[in-house]
Amino acid sequence: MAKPKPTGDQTMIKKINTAIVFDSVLKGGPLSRAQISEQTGLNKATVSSLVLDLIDAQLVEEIGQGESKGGRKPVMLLFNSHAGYAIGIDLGVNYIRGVLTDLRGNVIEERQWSMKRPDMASGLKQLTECIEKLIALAPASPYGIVGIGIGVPGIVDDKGAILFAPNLEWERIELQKLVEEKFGVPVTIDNEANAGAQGEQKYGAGRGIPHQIYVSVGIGIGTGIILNKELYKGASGFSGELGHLSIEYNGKPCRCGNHGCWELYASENALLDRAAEAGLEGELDSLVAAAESGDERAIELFRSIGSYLGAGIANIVNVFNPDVVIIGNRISHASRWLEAAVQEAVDQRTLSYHRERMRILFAELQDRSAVRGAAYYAINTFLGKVRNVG
Amino acid sequence: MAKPKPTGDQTMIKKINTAIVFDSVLKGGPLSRAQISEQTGLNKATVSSLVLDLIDAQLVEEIGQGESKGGRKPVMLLFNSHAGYAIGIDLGVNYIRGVLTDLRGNVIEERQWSMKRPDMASGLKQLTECIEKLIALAPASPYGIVGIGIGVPGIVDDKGAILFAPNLEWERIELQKLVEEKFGVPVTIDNEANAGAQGEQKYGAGRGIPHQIYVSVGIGIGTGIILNKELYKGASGFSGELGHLSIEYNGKPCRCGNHGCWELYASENALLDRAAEAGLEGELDSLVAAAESGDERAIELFRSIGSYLGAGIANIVNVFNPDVVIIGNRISHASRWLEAAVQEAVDQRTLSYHRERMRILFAELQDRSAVRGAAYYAINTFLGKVRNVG
DNA sequence: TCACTTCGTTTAATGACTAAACAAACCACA
DNA sequence: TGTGGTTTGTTTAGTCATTAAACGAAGTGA
Repeated sequence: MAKPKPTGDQTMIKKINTAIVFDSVLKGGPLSRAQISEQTGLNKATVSSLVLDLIDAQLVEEIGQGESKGGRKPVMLLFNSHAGYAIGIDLGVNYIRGVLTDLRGNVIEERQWSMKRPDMASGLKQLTECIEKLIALAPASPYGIVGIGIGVPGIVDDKGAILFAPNLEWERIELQKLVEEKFGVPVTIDNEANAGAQGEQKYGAGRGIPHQIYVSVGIGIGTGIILNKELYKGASGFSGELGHLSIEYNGKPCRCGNHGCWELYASENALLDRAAEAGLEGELDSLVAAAESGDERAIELFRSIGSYLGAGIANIVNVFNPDVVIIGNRISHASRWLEAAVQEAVDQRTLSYHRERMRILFAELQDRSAVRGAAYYAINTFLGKVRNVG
Repeated sequence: MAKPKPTGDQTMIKKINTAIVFDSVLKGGPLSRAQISEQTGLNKATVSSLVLDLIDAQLVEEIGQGESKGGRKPVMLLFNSHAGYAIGIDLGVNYIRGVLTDLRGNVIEERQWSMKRPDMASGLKQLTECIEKLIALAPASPYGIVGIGIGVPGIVDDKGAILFAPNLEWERIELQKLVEEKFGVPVTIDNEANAGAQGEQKYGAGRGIPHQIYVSVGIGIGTGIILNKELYKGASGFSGELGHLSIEYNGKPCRCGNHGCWELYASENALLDRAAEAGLEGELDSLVAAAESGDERAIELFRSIGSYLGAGIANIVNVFNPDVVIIGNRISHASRWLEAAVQEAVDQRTLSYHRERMRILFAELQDRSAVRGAAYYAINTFLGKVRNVG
């Protein structure tokens, strides 16, 4: 971990160019050496040499000849997405969801377990067991399991320690270190909302969109902020507590100390509380069912929650001026009943400059945004290393 | 403006290393070649060669010998901050303030003019006259005037056109293009709050602090957001309309369409409105004077405004988790009467994780943050070019 | 079959960097 | 005053990644 100051030398050039070649194969599908040379501006000789290294590293494969364009047939190159496998975990309050993916993020296996008493000792034990099961499912490959990503319902510091997870009742636990020591591969821990944002950014509704805000509406409200295609984290390594953005100066007091926090008005909890007040019993899914069957009280309730949701989103839009806002997590099941009210509130409450560009979407991956995002962390860490060693 | 894709080659290495050497001289004060070699990790021979180029370009000077450390005396090198000069303009609603600075941002000359009728034609004429006067004050130098930066009270797009300046009544004017054509040097236009944020980041209270939010409290509230030492601009190139963050769900309607916008409660305008209601006549400065002389009503008024100011800042802190929040522009004259109330509101309303690190400051440059920041834009553009041509 | 393409490799040259040797300048102590 | 040991900055010789150009291999189409 020495950091001997990066200066420009030949090694650096090679790294840079290897990364360029690698990325163009990664994103540009099957390509010939000649095409890579054309696209990147690198000389044919250079490309040949770098491709050779990548083939030696088993990161790129020759998949046979392509169509001739009037001369010798090209040899097509493809990223070897089975050079290794990644594991993504969504650690919920009462469940663990896990996926095994290839290096493109395609899901190879998916499993879900319920978790009864999430006290730390037994929860941790169950977590490692789940990871072991997923590892056992991975096919043989040159790099094996390249990493593990875990999304947790709480605040995480930049060293992957859980600082505060109110609903899980885990606190001050160095999860990254523990799991890394257990499995001997790089582990990334992040907040569930950040993981979800990543998932949607890479594989879901936010694909390729630079500025994206992901709003995870579950028991509370969490947010993942992606600026310039990168997750934004604040000064101390965690931010995005937009659930505690106050929307009411003298509103309900919140355990965070503030008054009128957004999540007191627009979360799943808020929905259920208000449902109980209105004499509607049941969980989110039964309320959706009620709305489906034409229950006016349920429909009105969703509309009201949607308005509050929209008011908070309007604030976010005025602050960040994003390209899209993606509403995710369990609430996305009710998208049909929220959509209009959310859109209306946002339209009323945002500056026209912002409104013109911005779109509101619901999570494409539904409640799988976070697992997929978690797996992506692992993949990204691995590919980042590849790009720097090439 | 061709963009032939940047690949790694020898030219790139040289640029990178030249920039490294240049920056170390820029920031490290007088340095010898040997010291630069030590600090950067570059070979002594390389440093010598690159320094020669920089001396040829008149960007670096040999300023004579330094103290011996037991052997041959070193030749000290210094950034030639008089290789060129920059102009910064703060275009206010009823004034124009301008500075001429050297390449370190030191103010060489400062002028202020009042502006009567800020209609577009005459305002523009006066603006160019002011710039001409400042240019005339610049000493002879190798690069001459390297650029002009202008902060304006309105929304600016990424091409330097003013989209909307409600208080100035200028609209849809391509200011950057006009001024560039007139003077033939690079011109940067930005919002007054962004410029102020830059000014404080480089020369004021926020020196060297990565995540900084600058809150410009004047007629309205504007904000400049600096993340990772860089100004953040949203998707369409302008963001930071935090003045229109709503802090009251069903609050006063705002011309922006939203309800309960922060600036309706915490701006200079809000202060004056409330003062009038309370029977206190006069401007900001006379209210400050009243408070100084012990007028309870004035003191209480500042306290109330401070609370609202703090509530909005708390929201910002929960969102961005910055290292510092800097309160600037005219309101900083009243810092003494606002400070306690602001701090109290922030303490009450932020998550403890954020509060630990974060500090609230008042602008060190007072109402000069924006001019200085504007000049910095020009310097930065110039130095950026230098670093890339080296 | 022949002329013309296209693909990918080989070859020789360029240029930026580095380690090591070197010359110049200086200090300190006898 | 002289001499050994330092420090500074330049010179020299060598390494390595890229590139342009030449080239062989492989294919198309008339």
